[in-house]
Order: sequence, then structure tokens, then C-alpha cells
Amino acid sequence: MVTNKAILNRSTFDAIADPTRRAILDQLMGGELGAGEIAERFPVSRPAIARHVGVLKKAGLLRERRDAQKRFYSLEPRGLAEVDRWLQPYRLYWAARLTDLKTIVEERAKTRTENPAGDKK
Amino acid sequence: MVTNKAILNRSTFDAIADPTRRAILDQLMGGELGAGEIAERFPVSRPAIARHVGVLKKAGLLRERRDAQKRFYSLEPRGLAEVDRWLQPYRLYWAARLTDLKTIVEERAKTRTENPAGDKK
DNA sequence: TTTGTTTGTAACCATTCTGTTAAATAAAAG
DNA sequence: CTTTTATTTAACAGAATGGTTACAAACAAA
Repeated sequence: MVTNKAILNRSTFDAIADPTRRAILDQLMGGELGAGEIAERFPVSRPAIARHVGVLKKAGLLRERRDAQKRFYSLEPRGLAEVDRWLQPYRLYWAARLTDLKTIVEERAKTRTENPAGDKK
Repeated sequence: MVTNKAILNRSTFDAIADPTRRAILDQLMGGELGAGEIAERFPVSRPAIARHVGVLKKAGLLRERRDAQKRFYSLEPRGLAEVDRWLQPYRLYWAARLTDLKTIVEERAKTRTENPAGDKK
């Protein structure tokens, strides 16, 4: 048994795997939204949205604020930062095209990986 | 017949949602690997790995090279670049909030978007 | 051609999603 | 206290996912 399982928080990747949940995050980029407002923007029932929101919340991708019965949700992007960290080493492969090479350079400096194919700032 | 339902048009996000598939990608960072070599590294059967590889290939995350019966797989990072592009706007969020402020200050010292509750309707 | 090696596909099964409708919870309003 | 508003939770059906074993296909070697 290799048990190469938990490389990092599984729930984050599961959370963003679903297109509806990604769309919810996209909507929240415009700012905080109430639960009903979110549901209105999708062709599925409110309970379905409530559960999607629950998954996102559990994955730490959004924040909840309560006011009376209403619940407002906003982005908590630290969870996505985890995905970003996972992506980081792969970024070396297409690094030449990115405009923001700073983090790549830093990453490469500490982890002496393969060929340092010409990177320039 | 039986409509091979295992491998349909799946998004990149679905492909990387599975921890085994992410681990396969991680293994391939070390360089090209044969199908059998990949399977050896995991506690699941070869057919299971073959299918995971198929999903990754379908998602455009890896490339296949054939030599006799053998098949070698290597990273095709353009697919992950797609994830990176999706992540891009969110990166501004966590960057502006609390992570790696040094980089932020240097890179985009002016765009300190703290975005206060914008209800756009 | 026959045999052995390597790998993918088919069929099957258990488990996990995702969506629905109905009921429950919580707080304000009347 | 009862009703209205806002939202989640419960229960369930149907589809998708991921694992297994058995079989087929492709190719090299004998």
C-alpha cells in the first residue's frame, strides 16, 4: 500500500470540480451576495444551491455573515490559494508565458528541480 | 455497445479533482513514465490506473508516446495552464488580503483592491 | 505461427454526487 | 401568538465515479 492519498485538502479540489460551484464563486467576485440572490442566478432549486454553498463553505472557500434570517456569502480565497500552491511546480512548464514570474523564480531558488529553462524577468 | 461512460468529455477540473490523478501528475513531474511504471506506484489495479490516465489524457493534461506495445506518458502542462487562468482573478483576492504581501507590494502596489460590498444587480 | 509481454476495454458492483420535493428551523412582522 | 419570510436539512431517485476481475488487442520474440 502506497497510500499516496492526502497530498492536500481533498475537499478544495472537489469543491471547484463542479461547474455550478465555480460559477457561484465567480458570482461572488462581484461582492457579497445573499443566499437567495445566489439561487436566483442559477437554474436549480434553492436547496441545491444551499448544498453547493455548504460544500464551498466547508472547503473554506467562502465566508458567511448573518443578519436576521438572511445569510450573506462572500469569497474566502485562502482555500484557492491552496490550489495555487499545488499548481506552483507545474507552472514551471509554461512559465515563459506568464507575466508574473516572481514566485516561480523564488520557488526554483529553493527547490533545485530539473533544468532551469531560461526564465527571465 | 455499452456506451463507454467512463470516459466522457470531462473538464480539467474533474480530472484534477481525484487525488490519484493528481498524484499521477506529480509522478510525471519527474519525467516521462511508462504505463506500468505508473501503476506500480499506486495501490490500485492497472486497469484503474489506465482509466485515470485516460481521463487525464482526455482532459489534455498529458501526452502519450508509443513504442511497440509500451506507452509512455508525460505532462502536457497546457491543460493546467487553463486552471491557472481560471485562478488568476482570485489570486488578486488572497494576495491583496494577507499572503505574501511583499510580492504584492512589488508587483502591484497600486491595485490594493479591498472591494467593499459591491451589490451589483 | 505461436507464445509471452504490455496495456487498454468491458462488465459489474458499491459508493458518492446532484437534483427534487417536503419538512424543519429561525427570526421578523402583524 | 400566529403568520410570513428566508434558508437549511431530510429523504429519496437517478446518474456518475472509482474500484475490481476477466477479456481483448497490439506487438516482439521464438
